Amino acid sequence: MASMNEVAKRAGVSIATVSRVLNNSDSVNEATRLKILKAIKELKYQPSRVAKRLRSKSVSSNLLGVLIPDIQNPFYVDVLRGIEDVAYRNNYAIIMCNYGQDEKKEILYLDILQSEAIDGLIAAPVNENDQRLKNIIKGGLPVVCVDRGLAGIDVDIVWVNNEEGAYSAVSHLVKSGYKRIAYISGLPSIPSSRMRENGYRRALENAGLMDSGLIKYGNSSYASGVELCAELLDMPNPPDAIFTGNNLITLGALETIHKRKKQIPNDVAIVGFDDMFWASSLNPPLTAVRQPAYEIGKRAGELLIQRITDPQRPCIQMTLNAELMIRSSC
Amino acid sequence: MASMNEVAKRAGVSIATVSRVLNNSDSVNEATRLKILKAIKELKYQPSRVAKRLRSKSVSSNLLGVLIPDIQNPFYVDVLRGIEDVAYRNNYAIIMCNYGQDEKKEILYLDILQSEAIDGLIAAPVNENDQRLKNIIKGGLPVVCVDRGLAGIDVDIVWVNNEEGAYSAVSHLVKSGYKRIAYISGLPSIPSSRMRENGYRRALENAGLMDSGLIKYGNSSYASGVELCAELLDMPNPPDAIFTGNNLITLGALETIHKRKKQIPNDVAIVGFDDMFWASSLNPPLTAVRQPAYEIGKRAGELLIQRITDPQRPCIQMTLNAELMIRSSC
DNA sequence: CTGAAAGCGCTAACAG
DNA sequence: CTGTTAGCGCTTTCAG
Repeated sequence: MASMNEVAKRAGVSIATVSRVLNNSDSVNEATRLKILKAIKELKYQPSRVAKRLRSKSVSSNLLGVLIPDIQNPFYVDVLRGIEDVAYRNNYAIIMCNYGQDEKKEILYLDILQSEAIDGLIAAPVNENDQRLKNIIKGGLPVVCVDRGLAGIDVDIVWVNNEEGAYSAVSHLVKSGYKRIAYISGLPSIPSSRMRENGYRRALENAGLMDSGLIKYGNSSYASGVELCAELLDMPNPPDAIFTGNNLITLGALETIHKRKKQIPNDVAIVGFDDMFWASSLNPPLTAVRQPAYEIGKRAGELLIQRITDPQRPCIQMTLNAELMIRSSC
Repeated sequence: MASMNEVAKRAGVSIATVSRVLNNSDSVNEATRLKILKAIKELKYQPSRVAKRLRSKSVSSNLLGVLIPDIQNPFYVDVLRGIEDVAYRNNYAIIMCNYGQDEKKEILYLDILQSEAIDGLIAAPVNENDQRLKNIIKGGLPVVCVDRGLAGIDVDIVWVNNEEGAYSAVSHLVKSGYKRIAYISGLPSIPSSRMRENGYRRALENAGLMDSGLIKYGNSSYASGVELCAELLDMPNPPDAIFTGNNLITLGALETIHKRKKQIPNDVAIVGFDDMFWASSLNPPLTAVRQPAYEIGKRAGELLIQRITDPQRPCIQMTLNAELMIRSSC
């Protein structure tokens, strides 16, 4: 890998001039410019992003960090795609950190990310009190949160209206005549789990159908969906419908329901939070609350790049709408 | 962010000594060691991975590149999880590049990755003649390929026996009595697409059932699954079974079949390459060839770290077994 | 318009 | 056992 020095030598100029044409910062004599360009081509010179990053925190080093809880969740995959598209268009690379809901891992990754001198970070923190992340924000790193906010600190956020989404889903269940509607929650420490529970409660209270015994708390995973759905079906007086708190829980619950040969929606109806692009190929086609995941990622990416450019811009919280996709599981 | 200099100053030693305790390279007097450790703690010092990387290509900078064609494909997500687990355990961070089957994007990402001075790369190249990647390997960067190999160059590879996997799937179809078995292929430029086609052909030729008119070539995407399946069903003499070339194609084909209210497997049977953890919740539960994707990623990660440690180690090609998961779609 | 030189944070000889 | 010093490849004053 040729360095700037070699280019300079070959072109018979100083490295400063090479740097200038590379960043077309100052004006350079056209003839020398051409000479340099020629040398660059001949040497197949590629600038080192590392040296650039080390040299100047002031200039953009073109590296973004993404910190997400669960890469296996299709929702985050779509968010990631959105971020990645924006990053690519702006010549940013992405360091992707998947902490698997594990706080220790999150901390390590946050350290690494800082240590890599990233320009900005898009994160879905473990919980809203994430002290590490708050400190990083206070330290001046541009950060935008997705899907999950942070308490007591001003930060850009992109998420959906979780409560409304849940409310519309559960209301749909109520309107369809279901009486014993259960909720399989994700990790209660995640704000969105609680927001969704609020929507669920509001819908049921309005209908006079609320029964706290029908709420199960899990850890947002496929396994917890499998397990908690089984607990629900094992009740002496099982629910006639289930509202599942996320993607993975839905898939897990489906697994259990099918294993027991229960009919959906006749034996038990189901509506899930989070749509999947193949939801209409599930058995039966799944009614679900669709979060515009790709859009969330895209917006977050745009906000982050804006903030990198202009750190003074006031924080904004962007709430996108979740939409109920009615298919045939309830 | 405190630097080594500040730590040295605070501890009243030289930066060299700080570096020594940090890397416990040379022996350091216990008392000074403690002083330094104290200073590090007080200053919340974090070493800069960037400076380290710039300084010495000889020492590990703890950054791995991952270059994959399609993050939306659950197969690659699982591969990524496997890589990530190994990386995490070895204190490596990952730069994730998703080129979306777009060769231009792949080239840009390859440039960026080199420019970031990564220690090693795990890649699933666009095609087996990927010149850019070959040059990088020749340049001495440790690389291991997953899922797709590279022609005419010695490189570590981890993949499955695609031909055998396809053969077993199609043979199962034959044994079940299907006569007109179609294949929706992914991008023919991808070696695995062709290997799978070979398995398909071999199974059908053995049974005297081969009909080239029943092969459709697409681009490995969900959309191509939707579209090519429709073409197949629109034929005057449509197939009674379909073998789909990957995950996304399967999901797309399912979409089309359901939209047309065809019954699976009565109207048309389907068996897919690539299993998904929720495959038993599909309508109907999908029979599929399961690639051990997580395992592939894990092995690739291990091989890469080995190679970084010992660049002289002879290349190895690791072929894992694909397994037919029989459920009820055929 | 161009070059010299300082320095980003760190490692690795080389002396002492 | 510890300090000095020379860079890694680049940007950025400051002079010419």
